[in-house]
Amino acid sequence: MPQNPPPRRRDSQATRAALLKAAGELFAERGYDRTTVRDIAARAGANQALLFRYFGTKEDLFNAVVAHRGMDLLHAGPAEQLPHRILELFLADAPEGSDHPILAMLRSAVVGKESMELRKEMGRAYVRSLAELAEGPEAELRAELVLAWLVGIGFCRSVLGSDNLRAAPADRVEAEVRRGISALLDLDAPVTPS
Amino acid sequence: MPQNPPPRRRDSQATRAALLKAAGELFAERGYDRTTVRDIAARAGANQALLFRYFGTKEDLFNAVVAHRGMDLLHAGPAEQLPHRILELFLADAPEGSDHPILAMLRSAVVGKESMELRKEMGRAYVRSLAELAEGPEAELRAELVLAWLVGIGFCRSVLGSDNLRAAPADRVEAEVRRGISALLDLDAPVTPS
DNA sequence: GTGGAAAGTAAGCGACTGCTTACATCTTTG
DNA sequence: CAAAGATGTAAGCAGTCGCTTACTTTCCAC
Repeated sequence: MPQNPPPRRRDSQATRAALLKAAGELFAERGYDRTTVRDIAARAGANQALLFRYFGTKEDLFNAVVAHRGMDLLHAGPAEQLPHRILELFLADAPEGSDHPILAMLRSAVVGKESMELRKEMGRAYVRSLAELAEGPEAELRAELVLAWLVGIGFCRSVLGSDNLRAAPADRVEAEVRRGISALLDLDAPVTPS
Repeated sequence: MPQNPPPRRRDSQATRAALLKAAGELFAERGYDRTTVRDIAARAGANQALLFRYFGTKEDLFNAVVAHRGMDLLHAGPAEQLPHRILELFLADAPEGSDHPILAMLRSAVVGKESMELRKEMGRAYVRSLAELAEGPEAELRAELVLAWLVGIGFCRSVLGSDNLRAAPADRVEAEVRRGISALLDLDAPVTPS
């Protein structure tokens, strides 16, 4: 079996990863505009110039962050649990997953053409997955409304700091949301709580 | 009847209003961080320094914009039509109302303590109004979920640029949303479309 | 008219931004 | 070992930002 090479003192892959991680955290905490390349490099323990050598541009780095982990949640389980996974991310008290690119996107209105396309692509992927749960000719529209709801919950809680959403237990919120989603997706299913 | 005073050449009130209007438009279009005090002054046809003389700080100006017109929608009609009014604002194709501070807030994650408090205050007012439509002990939580939904729709459509939400006719979207809201608010009312 | 406050202006300060350059140091390979 | 590429670093450039200052112009009460 191929022996692992001795640990490199200089490890471009490791610094690349560190930059990617630091960028993900900071973008999610502060949004794109309020995050500085100097901050990212400092948190990653790397030199500023390397950020540009490896990623080209601040916006390219943002796109790399989004592309790298943006589809995590989508493919982390079956489609019917996707709303649950999204809510779990948004309603978590602990900072686990607080660096998720979805949160970064909620806080960042990046304007570049490429970022815009990447963002729309991600949205389409999520909608396509959610649409599997819906029936009828307007399945995609309904799926998009579900996604909008989840996004709105994340935005109100994380960015606006809504009190009720922070105080209520996560499963209580989820039960309510499930009622609404059922009413939206299953056209004639009975609306039963929990 | 009191004759209007002859049009003043130098009108501090008028320039104040012009600055407020230009700021509202630009904040709503680009968000807080991507809006420059130079841009605001230019669009208002006023000098930069006046902005600081009249409003003190860029963030103070933002707060003034929000406080000035933030409660418009809330008090523009009865509470039971509030969801309709919000959706009307978010789903409008024309740029009418595109300078509304609600849109500005969706695009701006202003960090200052005062802005945060103002934003939360507005959120509470809207939730209080929506909670009148709900029943049961969890009325406020449900109201907040309704608000989150509307906010999410505005965010996905205006900031993320979701395709389905842009393509679908406004009344179609509204009918779907009304179904979900009914399921959320009226605990045992039958779920009837439109 | 005239003095003085109000309204408007031009210029620039200092700090910060994204990004580049020129250079030092390590690691691998022939 | 030596050349060469990969990796890391320090310094700074050019532009922009929010905000201030020193000044001129207009307006109104007397």
